[in-house]
Amino acid sequence: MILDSETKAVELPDDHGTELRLWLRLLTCTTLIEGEVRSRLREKFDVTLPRFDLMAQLDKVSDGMTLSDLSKRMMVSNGNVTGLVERLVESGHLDRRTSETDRRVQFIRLTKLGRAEFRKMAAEHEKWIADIFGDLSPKDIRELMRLLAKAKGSAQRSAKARTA
Amino acid sequence: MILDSETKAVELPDDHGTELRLWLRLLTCTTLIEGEVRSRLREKFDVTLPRFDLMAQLDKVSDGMTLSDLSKRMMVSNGNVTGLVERLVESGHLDRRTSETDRRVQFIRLTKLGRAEFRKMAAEHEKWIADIFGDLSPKDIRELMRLLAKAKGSAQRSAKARTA
DNA sequence: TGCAATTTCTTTAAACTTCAAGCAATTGGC
DNA sequence: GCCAATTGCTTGAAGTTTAAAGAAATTGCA
Repeated sequence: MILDSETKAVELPDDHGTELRLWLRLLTCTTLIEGEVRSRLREKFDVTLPRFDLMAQLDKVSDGMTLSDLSKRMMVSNGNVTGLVERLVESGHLDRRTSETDRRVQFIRLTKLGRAEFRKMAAEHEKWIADIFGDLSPKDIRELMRLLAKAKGSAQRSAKARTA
Repeated sequence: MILDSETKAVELPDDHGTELRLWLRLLTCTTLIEGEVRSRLREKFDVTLPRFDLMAQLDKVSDGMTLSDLSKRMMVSNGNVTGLVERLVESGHLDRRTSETDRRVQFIRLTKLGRAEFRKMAAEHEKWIADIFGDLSPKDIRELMRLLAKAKGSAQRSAKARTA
């Protein structure tokens, strides 16, 4: 243990252990929950998590969304979305329509079937999440929301600085 | 807005919106950081995140680990680890040795090369993480650690209840 | 207008991932 | 000892994911 002149514990100048442990805990937590949600979606609805996530994005809007929008919101690559959408159109959950003003653009929508199935899944999903976080008090949740917002901002700042 | 008899805002009995928003924020945060780490690992070391994660597990021990151990610690499937290890043995980063007491078991170790390369990457990685969380105060970090531990416990409780 | 830059999307290859099935080896109860 | 159950790992199929390259369309600027 290193002590400063007033006999208080201090960190080594380059010790970033606490941040690393925080990151590992964040990752563990997310992986755990994600795995749980993935299992339940497969088990109860025979749907994969990526498909559910994509439909969740589309359910937020009534008039459709482009592939690029989806890609940005889901934080996955463009090509990834292309394949996912293709399979969901194939299964009758989505609907694609080429823009009339820009022929590169495709507007993607949930079909009636897609929206109905998604709503059913989403209702269950919300209950699962509530149960998964069931031990947290409202205050815990507020605090976590606040701190995660701060962490997100910090990460964005760092990412931006690297790319710049 | 719904008010109770003492004119205090209350939630609908089945409104789990706050938990859902918390989950989405947690996921966004993790995805963002994971993507950033992935990019940097590829850019600076031309290594993938799963390979780095696997080596990180092995670096913690001196005498090797079985595939099952790796699978549990990384929270990924058994088959997944089989493939990852195969490629890392191929590239000379890992070393496999069959157990003498149980011929099903393989002990996996970092080779000298593997450990050296990992240590170099890990040092950089730790700095990246410190920068990514750079806007958080020590108190923020402590609080996040605490709340995430609580969330993890809650998720484990929920997962266990489902499987039971 | 002309055309370089940008944007949108698709395609490809390689890697990663899960799940389920299967094989080989060990264990535990009888 | 016998053998059913379990454990450790691999395999195969389907799907997800990224990165990189490319095709098609639009935009913006000289």
